[in-house]
Amino acid sequence: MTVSSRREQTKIQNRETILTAARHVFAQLGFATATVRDIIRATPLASGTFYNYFKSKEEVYQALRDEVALKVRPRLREARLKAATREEFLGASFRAFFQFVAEDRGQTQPVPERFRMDSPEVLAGFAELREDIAAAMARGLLPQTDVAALGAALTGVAFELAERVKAGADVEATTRFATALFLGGIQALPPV
Amino acid sequence: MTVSSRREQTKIQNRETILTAARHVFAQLGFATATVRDIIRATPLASGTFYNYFKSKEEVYQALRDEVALKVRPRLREARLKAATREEFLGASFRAFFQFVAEDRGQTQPVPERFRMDSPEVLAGFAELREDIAAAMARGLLPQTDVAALGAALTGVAFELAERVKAGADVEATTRFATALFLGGIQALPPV
Amino acid sequence: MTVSSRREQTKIQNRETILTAARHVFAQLGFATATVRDIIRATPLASGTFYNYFKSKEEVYQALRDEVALKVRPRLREARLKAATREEFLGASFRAFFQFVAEDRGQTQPVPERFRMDSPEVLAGFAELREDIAAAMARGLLPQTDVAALGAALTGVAFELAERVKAGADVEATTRFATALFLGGIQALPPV
Amino acid sequence: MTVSSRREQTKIQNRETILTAARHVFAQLGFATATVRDIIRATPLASGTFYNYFKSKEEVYQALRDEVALKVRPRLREARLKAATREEFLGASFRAFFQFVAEDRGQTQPVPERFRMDSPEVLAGFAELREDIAAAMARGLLPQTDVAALGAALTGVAFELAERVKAGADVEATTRFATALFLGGIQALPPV
DNA sequence: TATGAATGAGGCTTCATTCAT
DNA sequence: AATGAATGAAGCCTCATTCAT
Repeated sequence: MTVSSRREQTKIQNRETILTAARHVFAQLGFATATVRDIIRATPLASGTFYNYFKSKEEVYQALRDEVALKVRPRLREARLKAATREEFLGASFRAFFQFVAEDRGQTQPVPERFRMDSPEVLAGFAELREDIAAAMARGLLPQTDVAALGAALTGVAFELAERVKAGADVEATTRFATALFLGGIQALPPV
Repeated sequence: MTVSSRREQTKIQNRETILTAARHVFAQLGFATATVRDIIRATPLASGTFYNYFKSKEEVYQALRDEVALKVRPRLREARLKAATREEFLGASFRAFFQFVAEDRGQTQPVPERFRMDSPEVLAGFAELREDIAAAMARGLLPQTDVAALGAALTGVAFELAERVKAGADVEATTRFATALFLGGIQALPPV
Repeated sequence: MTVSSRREQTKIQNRETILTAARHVFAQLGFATATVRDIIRATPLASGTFYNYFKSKEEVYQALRDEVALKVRPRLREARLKAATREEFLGASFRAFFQFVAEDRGQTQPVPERFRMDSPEVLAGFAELREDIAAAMARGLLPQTDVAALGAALTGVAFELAERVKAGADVEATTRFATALFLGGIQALPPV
Repeated sequence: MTVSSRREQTKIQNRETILTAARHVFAQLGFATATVRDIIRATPLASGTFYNYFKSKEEVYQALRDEVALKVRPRLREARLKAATREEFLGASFRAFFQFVAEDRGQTQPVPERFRMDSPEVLAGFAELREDIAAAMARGLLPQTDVAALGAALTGVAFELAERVKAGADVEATTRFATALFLGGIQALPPV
């Protein structure tokens, strides 16, 4: 192992240390309230070191969002591409998303404020969704309609129900609910 | 006009001055970034005066949300109560909401960050929605299903499509889209 | 009763209201921490009204000290003037002082900080003590010694033992202790 | 001199700079009136730097008191422990105290307000006095009497006469005066 | 590269005081 | 004379960031 590769190791480790600390700090204080100092304090590193890795807390936040997006996006994409039926397209997508949220559950404990900052990586995820919708329409899996509006509707339902999943709702039941809604409207929703 | 009413006038005016300034500041900087000082600076008033009216920027924000909620809630409630059919229940609600958003359009210009702080007034609005859904189920207007989940789905779609309305989307088309989705699912969505 | 005398009444009452409030506030917060606002808040009066009576919290404090000094000084003076023996001179003085402190006990609850601001009235009290000491020396009641130093010693012992009286020590025992000390030194102090 | 010691130097120096500035500020304005800003302004340092060393003006004050107490306490203790006679016990103690005050003279110029904040270090000094008194009683050096009361009396006389020393009174004369008082009461006081 | 003390801008808030009513 | 909202100076303190070591 060369000297430089050891340095590389430390660098990667420090970066990870900061990100992990930030995850906890954001979870506890919320993004708005958290400060760079809070993150540094949650770290064994010196304040100056932080700035070798990130320029601001926004940058850290983006890195975290990107990390998340990079984890979910492939899952979602895969679910959507493999789908042979409309039900699969929707069901697998919702399931993948809610499952991810459930795994994360507890880590990011809910803060009174709901906040969403759309980093490029996240926006790319939304774009990807629209692409896949368009592709599915082309394949005849979805009816021809306003792609962006449909994307927005899916996103809205997904995020809002995700809050319920975070609060403990069952992944499968929530998936069934969302899928049924998009397949057949209110009428098709599972009776209580 | 009595002597005392002159003073009262000023007080009401100052409060309004602060709220208006805050509306602009929040719109431009986002809630997280904005500071009490920013609000004060956007005002001809002295710094101390701010604190005669509000204890913090959170309190101003709540006042703004409440103002909004107080304006929309009656409209939504009326729309839902007057509804004789399922289509009316959904359509009138969405229309009322999107119309309100369209009116507000330009005032609260969109910020990269999406932020939601749930003041009591706002939470009451959501509770009201769930009540009305339950009532509509009892009347047979809506099928028996998970009230909270349905409420969340409606809310999610409404807020997400509202972003599109803010960005210029047509109120009627958006209303038709959302209504069709809830009435018959994807299948029923209007073709492009 | 004429209109003007009614006004006079109110004025005296308001002044008293402020002084009483100040007494409580100083007792609870200590002089340094207390603010004019605190005093006003402890009053049914408006902030502007305060300034019709006092220019600052210092002025209120002085008024209180003076009130106190005006109550104790005559007692002390009388005790000292009536004294026929050295023992009486000392004993009656200490007793008068400790009794006064004991009466006040509980009202002015102790604050961590010990603070003494010498208003003219208080300083006059000290001067009076020195005068009386000089007179007593002339009368042969006290031996010829440094008047100011003796005054200081008496004052020091009186104030320091007063703290103990405030904390619950017995007035008579404390009086005996102080008197014995000045009459015969350590040797004469009461055995435990 | 190592690299790290240079930094250490600066830190010690800065701390001292702040303490010195505080000493002057407290002397000029009194503790109650002085503000953290006043102290900072009396310093070439930045405002934030102050807070790297002390959390509040109270903390600075304690540090000053402690510095003083740490300087006087050993002197006083030694004087009391070495005492072979009652006269030595008293005389040496008073002398040590008044000498210290005289050395300090001019630095801490007297303020109208007399203020005492009892830090742990100072309280420990008083406790030490009581211990030594008790020990001296055991040794037969002092008569058996109320230890705390005697301690208070000594303290009272010492502090009150110290004011006179600060104002220029002679250390030896003041020591003789105080010692004589405690040895034999008023009667034993030196004639003028 | 890592460190961590120094910096000073700038946030928050309270306060004493004024003054129109 | 009483009121109480408005004022803005000034206190407090934290923060992001720099930079010498």
